[in-house]
Amino acid sequence: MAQERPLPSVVQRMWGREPVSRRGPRPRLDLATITDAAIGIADAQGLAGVSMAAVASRVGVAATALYRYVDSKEDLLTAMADGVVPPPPEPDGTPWRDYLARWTRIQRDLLLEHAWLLSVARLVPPLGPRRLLWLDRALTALDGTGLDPGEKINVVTSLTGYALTDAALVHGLTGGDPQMEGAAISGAADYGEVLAGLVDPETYPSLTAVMSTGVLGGAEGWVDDGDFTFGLDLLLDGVEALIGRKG
Amino acid sequence: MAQERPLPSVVQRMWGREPVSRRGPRPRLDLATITDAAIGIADAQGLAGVSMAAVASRVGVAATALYRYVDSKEDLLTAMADGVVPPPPEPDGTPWRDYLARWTRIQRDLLLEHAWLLSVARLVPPLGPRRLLWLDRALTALDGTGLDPGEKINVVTSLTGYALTDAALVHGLTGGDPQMEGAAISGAADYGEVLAGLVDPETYPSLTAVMSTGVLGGAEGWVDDGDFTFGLDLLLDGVEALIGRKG
DNA sequence: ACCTGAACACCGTTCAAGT
DNA sequence: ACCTGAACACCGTTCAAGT
Repeated sequence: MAQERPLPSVVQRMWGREPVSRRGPRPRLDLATITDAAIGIADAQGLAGVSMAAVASRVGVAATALYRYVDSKEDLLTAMADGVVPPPPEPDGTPWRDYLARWTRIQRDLLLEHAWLLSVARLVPPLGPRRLLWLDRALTALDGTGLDPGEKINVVTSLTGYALTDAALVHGLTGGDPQMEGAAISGAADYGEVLAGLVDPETYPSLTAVMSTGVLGGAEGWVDDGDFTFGLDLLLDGVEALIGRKG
Repeated sequence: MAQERPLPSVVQRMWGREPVSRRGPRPRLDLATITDAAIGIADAQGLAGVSMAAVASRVGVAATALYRYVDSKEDLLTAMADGVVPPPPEPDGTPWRDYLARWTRIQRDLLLEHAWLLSVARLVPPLGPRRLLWLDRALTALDGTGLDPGEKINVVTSLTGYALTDAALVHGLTGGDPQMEGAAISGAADYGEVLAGLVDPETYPSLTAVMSTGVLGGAEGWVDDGDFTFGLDLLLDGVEALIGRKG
């Protein structure tokens, strides 16, 4: 029924299971070295700078040598997406709401710091050791809430998604320039002004009404930190209501 | 202060503002024709099949002729992301919660039908006529709830994000095979089994506990429709609580 | 003004050959 | 077993030349 597409071998290597080689010369590289080099390039020049040749030259081998460690460039991107992730904060008995708010915010900030992540398709489901550690700690924070396992998973998934969407939105509005966060859309005009030049009031009545209030404008608009907190609280209120129903 | 990066000219064209040309031969194409051809290829072969040459050959011109209509391939992707979107359902006085639930579900289904959308970076903020129509109707549905404009925008943003995350997750778990939705992860083993082979219980205690309940398994797991509804209700409960506080 | 065709500077990936 | 170097089949984009 299910087609036989085995897990990419890069996943095994992400878990430190490099194959034991008895014959031949010792490997000069490992996956982590390659991944770190690729991440460095992506941080500096974006995903467009990450060619197999560029990564290879950074670690001092020929481009084709990388294929001893990853089956394809897509696998390299998968490994990068796990490799950028730092260890999660430890719950240590923090109230679930405080912990998950912090957990979500750090994830969003990470996405903005490494905006190329927003263009990596295979972020979900998590398969690498670092992303799964984040999942584990979020589940830990929900211990004692009375939620069943399926509910916990759904809560965590929703929060991950919120971090991702918010980061994508902020990135889109600021043009990816970190200096501009909280300011205007890239270019001379801000988002509200741009829309005003495009939208006609009869076809887009509600949007026109909202635009006229200025909330889509620059610094006071969609992008600032208050909006992140607002949407996050919306979600956490939903979770709290669910927990209340259980108790 | 803000760098002068004007709106891409493709945005103007997405709004039907093709330049009026007085001299020279009449254009043989327009942006919509090109966009539709590109969408057809993406639906059939994925984003990898969408090369400028392939799109051009489908509409019967040389690859380089496309640059009369888009400044770059990235602009073409932007136009595609608006072009696939159908008109939204009309609110027509539907209760806000019913309307937004339907609105979010249709968006998620669209993302799964055209999974290549998940790899198009510039989905947000919406700038095209079709995506902005969806935004407008969601705002309309929230009329009479007492929410202020900023709150409405935040609610709608959160719902868009939820649709996107859920679609990305389902796509990731099913390997993009639409037949497999609700079934197992691509490959022989399902997600739960895969994790069981990777994770050690001491480093990932809560994940191990959740895994042992089987909720991460195939059909009953993360992917089925009940989970989508569950997370959506979580969000809508938060919105309802907010509206209640206002009333 | 629109489109073509040649050309440029790249890509990711394969494969046989060296060690 | 690991790495190299040549080679293959592409890319997106430019630019001068045609109409």
